[in-house]
Amino acid sequence: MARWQPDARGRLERAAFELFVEQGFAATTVPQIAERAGLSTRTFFRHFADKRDALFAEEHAVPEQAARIIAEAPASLGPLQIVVDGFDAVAAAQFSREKSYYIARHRIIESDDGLRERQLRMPAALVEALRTGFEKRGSDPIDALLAAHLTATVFSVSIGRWLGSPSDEPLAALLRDTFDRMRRTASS
Amino acid sequence: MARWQPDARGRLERAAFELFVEQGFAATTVPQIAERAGLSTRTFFRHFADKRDALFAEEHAVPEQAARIIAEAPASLGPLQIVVDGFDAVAAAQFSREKSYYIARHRIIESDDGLRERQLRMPAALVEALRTGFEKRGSDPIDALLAAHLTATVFSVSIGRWLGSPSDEPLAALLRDTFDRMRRTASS
DNA sequence: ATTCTGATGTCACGCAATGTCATCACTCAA
DNA sequence: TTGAGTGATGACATTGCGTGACATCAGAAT
Repeated sequence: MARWQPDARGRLERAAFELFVEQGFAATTVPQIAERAGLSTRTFFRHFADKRDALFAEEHAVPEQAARIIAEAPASLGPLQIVVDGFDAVAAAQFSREKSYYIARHRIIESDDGLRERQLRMPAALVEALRTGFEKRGSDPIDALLAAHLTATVFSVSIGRWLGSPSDEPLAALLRDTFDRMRRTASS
Repeated sequence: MARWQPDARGRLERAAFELFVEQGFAATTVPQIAERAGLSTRTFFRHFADKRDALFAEEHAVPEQAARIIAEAPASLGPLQIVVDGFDAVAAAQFSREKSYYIARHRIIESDDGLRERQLRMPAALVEALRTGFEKRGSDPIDALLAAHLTATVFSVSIGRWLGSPSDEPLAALLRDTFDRMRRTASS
């Protein structure tokens, strides 16, 4: 028999999410999270840099997948052509839970300034991953950075539309539509 | 005679900047900043929400000026036409100090994760200000949001180019050049 | 002269976050 | 079989952030 219950990190994540829903983010203390997960406060900080991080445990996957898609794309494609084709895969892989989960999570984030700020790190990391990927394919550095920003914009705006839309329009469709509108806006 | 020395907030800003340069951000404590400014620790937190904020005291001016420019623009212009015309004014008003100051500040920010994250709030606030301004002029909400993102992208990329360029190319020229390249990238 | 206002100081406190050392199960090699 | 090594956790102490509550005092308002 194992000395410790398995999946300490997952237990901390779930305990944190539950408590944030029940009491709000600000009113929840790290000792409370650790206690619900059956672990010590110190152990929480071994898995997460700070209290907010428990809500952002999965975000690293988005830039990682983006980098993979770019690296594996045919050399003939330009930056924006790659990402359009990759949207479906990202939408499927990164938003596989029930939509209600992402809505609840979004509500928590919007309730706290620190969380809103923390949320900005994912798009920034995505830009950096995309920029690096495009540069490795030979893009001019500034063009690579701009293409990365445009892509991250489409991504962020689409997620916002998806979370805000009462209908259950699939994220992949919103990504394509937002991409088209971005292009039209840029050339207007 | 005044009871207190004037410009408490400015003294705190300058003391913080000096200490960040001398010792680094992480090694500087709020009591140290307050002591150098001749004020109490409590007073520091009356002027700034946290230690990082002392480095971002002026950032609110960018979104504010952007909102003003949009509100005062001729009704005949589209979102992106407005901002291109406004770049010069923003560059002149918001980056009026010696370039070495912005470089030193940039070096401090890059040295700390918390500051890097904090820095993301300005572009986010700029997007929000632009989006609101465009919407008030009758733009479709999503088009307004996209135009706001594109504008903020041009702004962020241009500042990055300006800070990183050894030559002293004027920021306004970089803004225009980045804007043109963004358009070309979007339609590629 | 009295009241009001606004900025500051003083004190106390909870909590975040980190360093350090101990603990204990599990692994693997001798 | 045993003993050293490994890795995750617990226990404890500490520092500094950030806030609430109340007092203080100059100048403005009336």
